[in-house]
Amino acid sequence: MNIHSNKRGEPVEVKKEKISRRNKDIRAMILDAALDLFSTRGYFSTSVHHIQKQAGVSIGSIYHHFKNKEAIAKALYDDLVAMMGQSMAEIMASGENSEHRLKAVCAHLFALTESSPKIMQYILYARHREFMPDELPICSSRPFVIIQDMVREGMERGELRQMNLTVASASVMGAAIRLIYLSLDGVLEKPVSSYLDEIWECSWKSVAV
Amino acid sequence: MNIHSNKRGEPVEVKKEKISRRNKDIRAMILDAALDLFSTRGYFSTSVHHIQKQAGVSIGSIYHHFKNKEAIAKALYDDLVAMMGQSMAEIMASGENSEHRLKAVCAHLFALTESSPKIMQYILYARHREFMPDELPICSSRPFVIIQDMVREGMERGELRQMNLTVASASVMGAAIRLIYLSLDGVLEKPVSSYLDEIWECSWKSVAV
DNA sequence: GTCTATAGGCAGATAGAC
DNA sequence: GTCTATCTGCCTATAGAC
Repeated sequence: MNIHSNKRGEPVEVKKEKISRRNKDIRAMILDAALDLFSTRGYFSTSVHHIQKQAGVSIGSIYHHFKNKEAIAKALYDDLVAMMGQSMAEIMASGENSEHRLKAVCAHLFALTESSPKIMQYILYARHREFMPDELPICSSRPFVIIQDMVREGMERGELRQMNLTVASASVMGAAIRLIYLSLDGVLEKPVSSYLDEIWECSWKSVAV
Repeated sequence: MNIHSNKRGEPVEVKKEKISRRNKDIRAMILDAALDLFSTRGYFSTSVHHIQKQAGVSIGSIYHHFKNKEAIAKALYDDLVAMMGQSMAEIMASGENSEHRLKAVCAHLFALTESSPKIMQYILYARHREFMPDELPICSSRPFVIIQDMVREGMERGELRQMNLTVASASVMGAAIRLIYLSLDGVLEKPVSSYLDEIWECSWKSVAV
């Protein structure tokens, strides 16, 4: 799976296209290596030389595509949050009732935890604010805002109890997020998805009318 | 508040006592400075020189009391986890019913978040595994194990529904922990304690019989 | 035990050839 | 656009005076 894309998506002439493809490849290779290293070793224990070596490109190339090390982390973060926001938006648009959509969110997050633990690790665990000081907290990012919208709509429709919106969101998602952390820490006996029905029964009881 | 103590607590003769007190002071001053800097700037953005300057001691003194920078972080972590374990043990020993004790745990964590956000920040957010590679995940530490014991006991007594122990623990604590993260991220309108009753109502519904 | 001064190493970033 | 070689600075840790 390659989640990274070039900034420019418009069609280009043949000669340029080859260059553009090469750009795209290199950018993606750098970001793939960065994701792997940042999520396993951590941002600060990963040097640009490590990324260079694992991606199979030169230092010069890296600094041609990214202003500095921090910009690599930021681009990676933006890509992953955008991807997650896209998934949330699709679930939001499905038109199902609140319980169905919110459970689908949990199911999606669990599936992502299993298929791409490094992505989950990076988004949840990387302490972005330590090396991306200007970044808003993750809870202000698009995917989390969409989840809150689902909760709000559910309350308006009378599917969730009337209560503080933040409390309701924390309550309906907190347990699932906690299980994801436990899964990433390697302390769950079984794959996290196998707990979906049981944890969702609890989560839904906590906010249902 | 001074949470740090010397390794040796036994009585000593007068001359040695003065030296020991001095030791204790310096060790505590180093750890206090480290907590402040690690939780605000982060471990990797904090140099030993920063700690030295803020603690008002010399580099030599720091390396006399601690083997290296990592050992400072480890000592700090151990102190804080031990303190938290002590609080949990006291709640566990109170002899109240499960709901009362588990709510007391949430109340205590909320209060600590408000009175000492840096402690909470450090324990929850510091990505210990990036700079303390041999450390067990936080969920295997004493305070979390005690919480799980409360949940287990509650199930045995029939106060909680029968279910997987990990799921129940995640469910009963997940929402509160989520709120603590939100509070530390500065996105809550009011102090986190003010949400205690509302969030606990949700959490308890999620696991109660 | 505490201090200052400094060694030694490595990381981030740049210069400039091709 | 990509590469190699290198610079510069900071950081951890130590040496050695007092």
